[in-house]
Amino acid sequence: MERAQIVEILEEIAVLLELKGENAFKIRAYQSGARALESLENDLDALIEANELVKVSGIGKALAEKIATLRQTGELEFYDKLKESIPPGLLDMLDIPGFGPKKIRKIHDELGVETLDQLTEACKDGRIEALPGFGKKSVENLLRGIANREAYSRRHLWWNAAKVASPMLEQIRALPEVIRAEAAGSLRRGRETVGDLDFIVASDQPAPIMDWFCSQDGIEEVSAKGETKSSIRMQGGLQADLRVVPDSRFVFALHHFTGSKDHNVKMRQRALARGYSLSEWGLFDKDSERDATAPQWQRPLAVDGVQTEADLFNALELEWIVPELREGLDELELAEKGRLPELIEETHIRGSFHNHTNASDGNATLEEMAAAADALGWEYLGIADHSKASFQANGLDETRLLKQVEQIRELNASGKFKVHVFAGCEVDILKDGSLDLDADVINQLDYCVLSVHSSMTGNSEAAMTERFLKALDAPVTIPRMLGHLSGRLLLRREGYAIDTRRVVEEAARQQVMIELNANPHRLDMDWRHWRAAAEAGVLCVINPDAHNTNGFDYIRAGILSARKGWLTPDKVFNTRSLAEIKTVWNLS
DNA sequence: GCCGTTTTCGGCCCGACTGTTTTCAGTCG
Repeated sequence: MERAQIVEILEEIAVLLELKGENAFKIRAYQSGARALESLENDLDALIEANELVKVSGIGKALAEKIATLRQTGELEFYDKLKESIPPGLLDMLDIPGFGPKKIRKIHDELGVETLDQLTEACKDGRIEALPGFGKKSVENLLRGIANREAYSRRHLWWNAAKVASPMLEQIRALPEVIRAEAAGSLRRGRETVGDLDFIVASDQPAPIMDWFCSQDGIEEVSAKGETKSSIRMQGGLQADLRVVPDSRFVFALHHFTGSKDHNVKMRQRALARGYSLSEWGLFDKDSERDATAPQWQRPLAVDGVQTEADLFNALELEWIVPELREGLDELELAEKGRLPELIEETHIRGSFHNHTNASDGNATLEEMAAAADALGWEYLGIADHSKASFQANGLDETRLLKQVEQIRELNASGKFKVHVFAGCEVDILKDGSLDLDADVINQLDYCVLSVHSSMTGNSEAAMTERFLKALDAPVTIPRMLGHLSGRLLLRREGYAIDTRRVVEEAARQQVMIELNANPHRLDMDWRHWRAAAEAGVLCVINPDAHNTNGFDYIRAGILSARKGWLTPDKVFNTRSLAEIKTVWNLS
């Protein structure tokens, strides 16, 4: 069984155990075990073989056995039995905000409610309201939650969430009572999808800020409004949380709500080991008495002068860890040694290689794309329109492609634009692993991007992997890049099953670059694979896959993913100057 | 179920807000 599937099963076990009312720490163990497996950088089969899975932090004897069984047999009796014991409708109920495992169990045990329909029924006929611990409000919230369950539980592309968050943050900062404000959460960490928005604000006058926040245009519902925290639900289902704290506590709150959960747990453990206790309200002496009647922000801090997150990390003898790296991997260990990488930044990018024109399915001309690249100050622009097999995308056959190459050469010679245009093509990898253009045609280009656009479903992992390996065996002599390796479309379509490790190894061996497709729907190859890939010697190329001149903006999303993948500028090809590239590509 | 510079048991990060209570459980992050 695929590793990603095993991760899903472990996560599902955690949910099922919750519904069973199991020990909360046992549930957490399954959740953190799932994350440990997900971010594992070694070869899973080798670890199982050597009995070394238990050495992975977060995976103990019981989980190691279950993971090995799933990997080798694809089945797990423990999981099957657990699943059988819980009506599937109860899992759906977890998507209802404010309705958790304990309440679900209660209505199940007391009323025999097993499905969302039965739950609606029980709300309407008064049986829920009659239960102890439930009331009128509960029923209202339940009915609204059921009606909007899908929209409320949906995650959102980072790109779309950022588009909502940026103007909101600007408006918050413009409020007179606000000293400073930041967006936190998975948005700040640059995750590919975002569950909700988190804003952290420093101010001594929270009330007017809360009032403004909860009365903005486009709000569907105010789900919480308190002294330090408010939550709103916006049209479309996106939730936004606002937290207002005194300026002296701002960085603690910002750090805490930036997360991730795993990173925070490690930070707190580190604090405890140094005699401190860390929370969103500050860094305190572990043994200091907490006056339960006084607000948290009045509790004296253990360390003075913590004004920035860097100060907070320093107080725990760590160098500053950028938000993108706070995923609870080994960032603390490296920060302790001062060995965190200098990550790539947007300003390092000098061009890109996977872009379309209206010759295939783009909607800007070659010249319009070149002009837009010029305006960005890029030194080079690679055009890689679709090849003929991508019929639906008006892919180019040999004749049209070679004509486009000529056009590009002429454009460069004309000196009309400052940007140098490289002639490429996004060549289809066909079902049998062959390329849909002859190698002697491809070899007339400056470079090519090899991508899968067809027969994506119904193939085994082995077959898909072979398909890529065979494509790499074609007698192509020009520089190559593998395009959007998994074929995933975030929140819409899973990537196909593929042995990424093997493809990465082969790409490294043949010096083939792998693309980080920066389209916010793709962000493919996934950031979780980049650290190992770069260590294996694979060069990354961050490509916007632009289909119009606005598409170049996607680079921003790609940079974030690259940073999450620990990539430094030297590991990313399109940080190089035009002169360097011409040299390594033997172009005059 | 995991983990260990107080190790094989007994901890496990910590606090805000809501709704239904009259002191707190449940949920969420």
